[in-house]
Amino acid sequence: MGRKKIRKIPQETIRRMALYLRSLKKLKEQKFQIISSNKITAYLNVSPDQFRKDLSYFGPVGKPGVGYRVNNLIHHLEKILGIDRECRIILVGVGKLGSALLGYPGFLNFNFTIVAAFDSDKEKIGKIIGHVKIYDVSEMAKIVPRLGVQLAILTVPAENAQQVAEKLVSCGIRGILNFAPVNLNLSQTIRVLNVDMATELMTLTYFAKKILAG
Amino acid sequence: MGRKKIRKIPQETIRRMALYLRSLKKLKEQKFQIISSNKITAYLNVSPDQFRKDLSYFGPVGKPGVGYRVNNLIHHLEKILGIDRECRIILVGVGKLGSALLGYPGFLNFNFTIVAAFDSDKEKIGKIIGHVKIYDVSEMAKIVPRLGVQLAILTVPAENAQQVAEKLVSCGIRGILNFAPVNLNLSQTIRVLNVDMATELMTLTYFAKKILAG
DNA sequence: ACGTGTGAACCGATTCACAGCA
DNA sequence: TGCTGTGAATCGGTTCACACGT
Repeated sequence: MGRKKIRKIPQETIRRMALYLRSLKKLKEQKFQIISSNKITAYLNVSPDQFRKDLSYFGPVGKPGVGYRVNNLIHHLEKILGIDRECRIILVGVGKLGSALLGYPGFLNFNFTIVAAFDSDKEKIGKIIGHVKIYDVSEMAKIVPRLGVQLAILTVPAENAQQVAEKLVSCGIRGILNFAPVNLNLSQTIRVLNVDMATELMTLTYFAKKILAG
Repeated sequence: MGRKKIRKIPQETIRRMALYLRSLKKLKEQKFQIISSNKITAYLNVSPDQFRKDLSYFGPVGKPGVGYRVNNLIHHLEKILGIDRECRIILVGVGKLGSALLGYPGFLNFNFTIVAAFDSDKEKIGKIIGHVKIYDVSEMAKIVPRLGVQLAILTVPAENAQQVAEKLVSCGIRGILNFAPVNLNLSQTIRVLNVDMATELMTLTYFAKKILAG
């Protein structure tokens, strides 16, 4: 339980941890048992130094002169990230994107389960998409606290996003993966990660041009 | 044309530029004509200083004591980002997520148009989703160069992503928005932005926990 | 000798503070 | 006075270099 040293851990370190975990699971499938920082980062655009530094925030886990036991490291990372047991999430906004995500299989590999979806369209309520039942948004306050869910995926139209997000917070949600193209203004204690396709494309356009220009 | 000073511009600055642009378009709809760095950043989790610093990389554009002309600034940012004229993109992999993106309306606001989609499933080829026609991946080499496209959205299964990405590069694609949960290894001259839902959720889980723990 | 773990040095990004213009 | 633009100072993250365990 005791945190070794009180050091601030960069957000990028956490993001990379998730990346390492993804790679390790693949390496495990390929029957690797022991791996070095060099090997694991070879295809990751991350330096071995960076990898070891990232791990060092949470204390030693490898064997000097040997490397890391793959199973060990997977478990270690899962524990750090908090996904060593089932993580229940909800999704709000069952439009095209929301529906697609309800059927996304990649979540399961990492212990994530979407346990309920919400929408305001009466047509959709009661239906099941990808094993997930759709409820009326107005029932969120009743249902969400019961489910013991901490995270929500937000795929509602931009104009409703702020309002729905506030409602989610009042239901006890602590983290939001926001696909709506607006900046959510919520308490600092709520973590928001934004995924905005248009923004990403603009960034890409800039760099694609720049490389061309030299 | 002449770049004012040769300074390195942080990637985060570019990402924020896209954010500013999104906000400005909303402010324009609300009939704002002049705006200060304070006003525009009020709801963006960005400091006014940061905003002005970001802009400063590309030379003066506001009026001291007054602020920024909204129209002016929009045009300025569009030019910087390279989206002041139509940007044609393609999408590869018309699964659930790919289909959802083909119908995503948010792209048009920023001059992005998906001009073609590709898949290997014979069932899908020839169909039209959201005004976009689906072609056989094997025709990419023929079609893509003709279209004059620089960017691609990659929504194929993880196991095909690397191979398809390489093909895209050989067709002249310079930037890839990658939704497949793998790290693509391509020439350094190709820009890749990864969007991995599972990774994002893991990061969220960590921080949601951490806040709780204090 | 090999590979991890980590303090120290370095580098880049953010924040500060203020000069200058409307 | 109000607000921009920007060099200077600060802060934080990455890289380096090496001590230590195997």
